[in-house]
Amino acid sequence: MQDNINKLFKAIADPTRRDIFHALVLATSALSITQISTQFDMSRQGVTKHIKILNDAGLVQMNEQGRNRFCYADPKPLKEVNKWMQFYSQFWDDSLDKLGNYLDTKQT
Amino acid sequence: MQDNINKLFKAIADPTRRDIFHALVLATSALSITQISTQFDMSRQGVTKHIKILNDAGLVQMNEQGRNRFCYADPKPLKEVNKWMQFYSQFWDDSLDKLGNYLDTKQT
DNA sequence: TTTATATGCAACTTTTTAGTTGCATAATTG
DNA sequence: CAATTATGCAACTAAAAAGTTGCATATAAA
Repeated sequence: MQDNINKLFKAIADPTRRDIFHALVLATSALSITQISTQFDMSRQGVTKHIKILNDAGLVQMNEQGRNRFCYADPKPLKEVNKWMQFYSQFWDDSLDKLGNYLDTKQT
Repeated sequence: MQDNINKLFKAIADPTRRDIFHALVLATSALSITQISTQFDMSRQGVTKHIKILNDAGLVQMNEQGRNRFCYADPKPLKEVNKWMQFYSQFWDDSLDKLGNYLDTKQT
């Protein structure tokens, strides 16, 4: 689905989710939901919801072991965001002067 | 403010706003709000609200001329998003095997 | 000057999002 | 087995977001 890119953008739009994702990227081992929760000033269920959204976007993967669900980050989907940005990067690479000229041509 | 990055992520989280931004990047001249509105199946005020959010994020700039407000895209703030992603790119560059090994070390 | 156009502002509705609490259940540990 | 732990599910609240309509106003065109 082309809807995936939407889930991805939504997932990283929230600062708490970016923090959770970052914590998982930095973690030296996969972390259970409870372990993650202790790092955030929020209820476990609140964290669980964020993780579900990250998981739906493909940014967090799970590994069920008994009563634990170990989570780890998977940054690969971010490639899509990167791809989206690449088109626009040609414009921010312009010098300010060049951008100025470009805009001058736009204003009638 | 470090809050700017938040506005930026929020701004690009909405598909309509990404469309508006894209249309402005592609436009050969700055476009008035009414001109932009005609391209979207939405009221002018709806579009205005999106443009305000894009403007707050720095992605759209204005140029008032009489009763018109000509809008044009400014992709430069996206550099910040790019910077945010750069850290994670080291992981998606890993081959699947390498990622696999990395994850193995994570799982008890 | 009259009319038409481009816009802003305010109030409102609907939907989504972020977060909570409470309870049930399955897996572990003592 | 009894107690503890990790979790999911459901219901709920509060706030933010997306979008609407109506009206006022300033500019431009006839």
